[in-house]
Amino acid sequence: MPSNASSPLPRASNRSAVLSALLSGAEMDRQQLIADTGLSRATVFRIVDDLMADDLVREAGRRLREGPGRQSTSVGFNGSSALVCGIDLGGTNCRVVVADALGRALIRSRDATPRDSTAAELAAWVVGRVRDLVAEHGDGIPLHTVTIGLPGVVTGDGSTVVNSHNLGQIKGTEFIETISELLGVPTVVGNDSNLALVGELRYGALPDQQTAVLLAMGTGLGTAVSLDGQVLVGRTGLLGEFGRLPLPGRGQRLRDLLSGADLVAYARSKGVEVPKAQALFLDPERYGPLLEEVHDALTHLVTIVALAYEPGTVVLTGGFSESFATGRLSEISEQVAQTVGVHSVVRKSDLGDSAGLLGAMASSLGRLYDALGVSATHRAAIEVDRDLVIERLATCPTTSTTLNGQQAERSTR
Amino acid sequence: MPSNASSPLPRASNRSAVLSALLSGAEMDRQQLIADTGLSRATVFRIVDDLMADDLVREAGRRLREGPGRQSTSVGFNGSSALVCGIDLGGTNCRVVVADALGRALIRSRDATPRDSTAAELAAWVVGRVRDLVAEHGDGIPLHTVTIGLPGVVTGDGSTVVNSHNLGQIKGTEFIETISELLGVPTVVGNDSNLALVGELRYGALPDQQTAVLLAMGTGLGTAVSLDGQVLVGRTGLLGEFGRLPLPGRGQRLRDLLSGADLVAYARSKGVEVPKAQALFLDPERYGPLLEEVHDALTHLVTIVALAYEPGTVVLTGGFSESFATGRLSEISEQVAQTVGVHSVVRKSDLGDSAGLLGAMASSLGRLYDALGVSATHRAAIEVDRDLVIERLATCPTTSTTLNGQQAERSTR
DNA sequence: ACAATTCCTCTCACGTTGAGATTAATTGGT
DNA sequence: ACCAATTAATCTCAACGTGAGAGGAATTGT
Repeated sequence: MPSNASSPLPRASNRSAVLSALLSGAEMDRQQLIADTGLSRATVFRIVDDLMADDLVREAGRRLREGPGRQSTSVGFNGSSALVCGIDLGGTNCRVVVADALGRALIRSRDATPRDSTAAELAAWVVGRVRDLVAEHGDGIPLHTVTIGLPGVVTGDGSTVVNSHNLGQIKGTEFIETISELLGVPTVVGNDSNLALVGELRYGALPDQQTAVLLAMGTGLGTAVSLDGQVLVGRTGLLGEFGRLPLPGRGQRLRDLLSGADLVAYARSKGVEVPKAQALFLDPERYGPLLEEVHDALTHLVTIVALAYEPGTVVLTGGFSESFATGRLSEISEQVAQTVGVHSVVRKSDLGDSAGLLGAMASSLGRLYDALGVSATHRAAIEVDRDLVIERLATCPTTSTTLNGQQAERSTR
Repeated sequence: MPSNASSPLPRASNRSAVLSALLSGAEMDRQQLIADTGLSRATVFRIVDDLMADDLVREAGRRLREGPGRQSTSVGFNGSSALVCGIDLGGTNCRVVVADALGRALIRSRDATPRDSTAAELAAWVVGRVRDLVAEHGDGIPLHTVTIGLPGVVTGDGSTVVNSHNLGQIKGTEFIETISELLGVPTVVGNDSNLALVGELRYGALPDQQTAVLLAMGTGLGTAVSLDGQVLVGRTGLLGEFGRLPLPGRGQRLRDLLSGADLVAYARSKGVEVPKAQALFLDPERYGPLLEEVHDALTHLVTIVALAYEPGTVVLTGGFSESFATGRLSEISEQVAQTVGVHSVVRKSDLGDSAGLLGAMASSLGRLYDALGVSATHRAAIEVDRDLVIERLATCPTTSTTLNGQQAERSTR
């Protein structure tokens, strides 16, 4: 069944190896490349020449070395060869980041999502934001691809929105196709929780901890799973959505106790009136029994995901997650280990609400690298400077538009 | 980081492609191979020559073709180039199958497991059974590898038994290493449920339905999960062991209601005395409430695995599973679809208790093919004749020893 | 200025592949 | 029985990418 000639294959593989070493963003010696890739001198020189001819790699400064002999000239990947865009399209806010080919954020924006617009209007608005950002700081570099994270069920190929609670109008393929056509670049969507997990894996503190579960506890309850670095998507995007799980013998589902909106409703049904779910945590004396129910529900959820995936870490994100005491999370972890024998660390996210945006960007980068011919194996081996990426995102210029269309620009910090 | 030269690589890849086509067991034209692999004539002829020099491929009869011109000679993979062995070591019975390199069973055995033996004694006994079978029908063909499926928690690399309820003496690595050394061939162990799922995937009726969950409901409750054809193992082998999951608000775990041994105990705690779990199903009038609890527990379990993995099919195996009415299983499937939106077919196994044995054999075959240099991609593309494999297993000579060492041979059917 | 050292470029042999030419085998017609 | 036609198998050769080594270029220390 597989039908491919194989003579040009090795070349591609070696090129992929060299790119993989350079895409970390570090400038390095050709000698270093020879050592890293295990290829022969001639091959490395030839491939670097090819890459320079394509303007994907540029010579950098001389490498200072003590002792006699000719100095080597470093080469580095040309970050300005392409742009990628990541978008976190939430129910209330929409964040956009445009980064160079090395994942260094150039500019970002944060606006209120015009959630009452039609699909076409929303698409046009998103396109406008992306165009503005690219025009301002793009320096004429071509935009390569866009990834949009949004709350809702998304098919595995990222082409269709099956369902979205907060943004019902984008259901189907119209929204995505419109954006893709207007911008003229491939555009894919992804579930926001899944992309947040991608962000945590790539740029968060999950060091070589490639099997992890993310629980996004905000207005709703989102989940994402990664096994050996691969984020699972399932056929219809429902994989891991344990919020829908009914608690046996009761009328509730898991999310009724673990998402902001549903918990308020549940409290009311118990005769307890609170404006926000977080308020429950501020007065533990008064809401003790209810809080115990919430903790039990979280324990049960962690037990299930621990058995389902054996994750090294369970990461909590979302506004609702911040209410949990760190000590209580350790207790949950301990209890799960005792009950079912799986040891998973339960802790809060360290990327916070940037995880989704970074994940969308990382997803776009992945497709860019794929287009450059970097093999999946080599792509996984790219070591990024996490701190640098986060720092760049925090300090890059930020724009935002008010709802009546006026634009304000400010520089963060 | 990856350091490999790449000049001999394409050759290996092309060889892998040719092998992949031939390992289906079908004899075919070289012309057919050229069409299937997309390689050039010269390459295919050269590779087939190499394989014939290694005696991995042999010429078969002429290919009859109408019309003028020279007739082509078919070639076929030489099944007699190596033997593989699969073992299903259960708490009560031990089944062994020895098959040729094409997965065609040559001989098998079924004996009572000497479960009171020490690890060393049990290892020696297993070695004896394998040696007997190989000596009887092996024709001097070298045995390549052995896979042992057993009830218990096994590490992902198949080298260590972490825990085994029925066969506590084989904990650790001693049992496996002893067998490996005595036989002189690599030996790995696997969880019996996981291997049963491998069997169902490879030889059962899961047509291109590569995402599936297997629930082994016998004395205990075992589970196995495959995502896109890959059976998940997790770090410690606990992945998917939902039998350990406590039912919230109750004292039971899931397996207390879904495994034979535990259900009898649970019934007793409710004041109901039954000798076997199956007895409950024979008198639905009398045990109605208890049966409803069992069905609810199964529904809950299916709901969890549906959300956890989005399987196309949930396969039930084990003696306990046979008690469920097919109609009731459809209801469960329907109910899960309505509750959480995931459509998974729930049905009983069609391989029955042979799934584990076939899975162990398939696992051994996989390692043999790996040793032959077949790439993972090509290995997945091998199309086996499922019916033929099952037929061969059913009709091959079968031996069995009684407990006092006398040997009886009989031919099935 | 010269040697020593290191980086870079150039040349060439090797192995593998695919395309075409050539030979072998088979059929049908005269 | 012989010969064309046709198809399978083999042979020959150029192309390509690679690694190893030779030689040139750049830099430092004496």
